Amino acid sequence: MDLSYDRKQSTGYMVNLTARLMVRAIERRLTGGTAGPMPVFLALLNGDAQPQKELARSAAVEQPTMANTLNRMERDGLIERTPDPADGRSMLISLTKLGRQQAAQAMDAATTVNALALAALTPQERTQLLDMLQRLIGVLEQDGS
Amino acid sequence: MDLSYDRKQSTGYMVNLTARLMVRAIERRLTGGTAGPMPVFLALLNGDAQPQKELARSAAVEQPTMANTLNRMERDGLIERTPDPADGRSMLISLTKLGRQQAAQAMDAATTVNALALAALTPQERTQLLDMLQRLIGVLEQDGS
DNA sequence: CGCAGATATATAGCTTACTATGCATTTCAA
DNA sequence: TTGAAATGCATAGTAAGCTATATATCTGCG
Repeated sequence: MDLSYDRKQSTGYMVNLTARLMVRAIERRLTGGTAGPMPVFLALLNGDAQPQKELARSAAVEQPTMANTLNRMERDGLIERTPDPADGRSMLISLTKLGRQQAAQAMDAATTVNALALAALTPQERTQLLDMLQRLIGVLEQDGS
Repeated sequence: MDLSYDRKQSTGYMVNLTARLMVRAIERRLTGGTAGPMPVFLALLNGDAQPQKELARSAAVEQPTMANTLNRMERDGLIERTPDPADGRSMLISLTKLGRQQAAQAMDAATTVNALALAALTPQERTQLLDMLQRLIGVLEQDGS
């Protein structure tokens, strides 16, 4: 009896493997960077400085996860933290010049990999896939709250 | 301009978020365990002892990742490592009694969460989703090799 | 005004993933 | 048969996710 059949029938296993492979495919296309900062890049590229809390919310990660990601990005010269004049508890995050350069490269890599992966699907299927994932996320978020 | 639209259109982001939510949903249903050992449970539940290499292959993780997972499982009394009589480099991995108990619980949790998530889809869509993920995995693995 | 509770961030500690590398054993070719 | 290459596992170090908890500031009520 071949158990590989069972794994391929498990949504959890398949979604997890797809996610890891996409991250690795993106990171292969980055020169020295990782995929972790990508949600931060996306949030800050077309706008003003944002507080950490908002970055965590838009990336859908917990606050300490975002704090650590921002620590690494600050260490690598990709972001700056400046105190929020309106709230002494809060720091406003903005991209440095180097950060904007890396962000552009990361967005290119993500676009390439998304296109690569989606080449395996018909245009109709691409829409369906996103729609189905949206619904899965909905019930899973409901379950968690 | 609302950037949340962009995130929801990104296959990478959506697949990644779905994967994290499924892991968390499973772990909420485990009493004191995590989801990391699940591929090992699946591989060892219905069969004989297997070498580490085979476990890494079936879980689709790198060898050091599996070695670390097995270290934690051994520490927690879930598996035993015995030398392979046929190959002095290799260790054969088998579940302990406690391991089989935890494996049963983990399989239950995974079944529950898979069913919960898939309740958001029609039966036809469930098949389509797995089929599409299979194809994404195919092109991504091709890209990586 | 002042204190209690809420809120924003930081830190500690764990898991699970990765790459790079080292060590021991096995295999194969000369 | 023996030495080089391949193979199986372990270890080191980093990233990115999580929970729990600490600290500092803000808000609002009495």
